[in-house]
Amino acid sequence: MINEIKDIFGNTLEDELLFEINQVATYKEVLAGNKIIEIGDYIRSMPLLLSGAIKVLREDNEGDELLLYFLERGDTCAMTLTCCLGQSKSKVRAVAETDVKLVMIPIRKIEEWSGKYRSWRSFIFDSYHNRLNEMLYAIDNIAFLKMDERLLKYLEEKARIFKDGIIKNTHQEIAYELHTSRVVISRLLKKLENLGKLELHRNYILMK
DNA sequence: ACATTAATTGTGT
DNA sequence: ACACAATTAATGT
Repeated sequence: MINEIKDIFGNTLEDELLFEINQVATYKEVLAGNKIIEIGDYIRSMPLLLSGAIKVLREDNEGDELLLYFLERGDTCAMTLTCCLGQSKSKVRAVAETDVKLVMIPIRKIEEWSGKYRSWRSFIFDSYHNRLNEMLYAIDNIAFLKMDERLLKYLEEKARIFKDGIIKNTHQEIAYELHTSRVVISRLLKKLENLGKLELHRNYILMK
């Protein structure tokens, strides 16, 4: 495990800290589609993402979902960080988008290492910074972009995550994540296909 | 191989 | 948004 951690965090975190991570962290694999954190869960440990992608969703009071952002290799969940300060329940849901490998770090270590390692402090700080920016980006998308632009961005992001450019979702699933109806997605996808940006198939979309 | 059924996608109002 | 048509995949015989 230490090698995998080193590959990803070796540049940012010092060896001594990597060693400590290796001591206390537990390794975990999650298969695509499985929940990692549910809304209302208490958070006991902080995930570091080694590979794969996690989508982070918000849910409104009627139970409808909205995609906030994706986490990728080297990322951590900012929700956990806020929970570390004033401990509370998670306000988001995290679902494995692809098969995911991660290590879980006990929450109490976050603070301990903050005092001990300069590199850890800046890692936490950067994570916060990045996540806040992602949130603003998500808000901008929702508030200022039309659905067709949101869809295109969503598809581009997914295409990046699945390197082969094949997006294995039904229109209904996409509609859920973008918080709209299936018909709207179908129509917009058709438009994008006519523009030559993608190919539609049953149960998957091929990006070009 | 064919028929039946269910799920997904397309389209008009 | 709704209803329905068309298409495709899955399953059984």
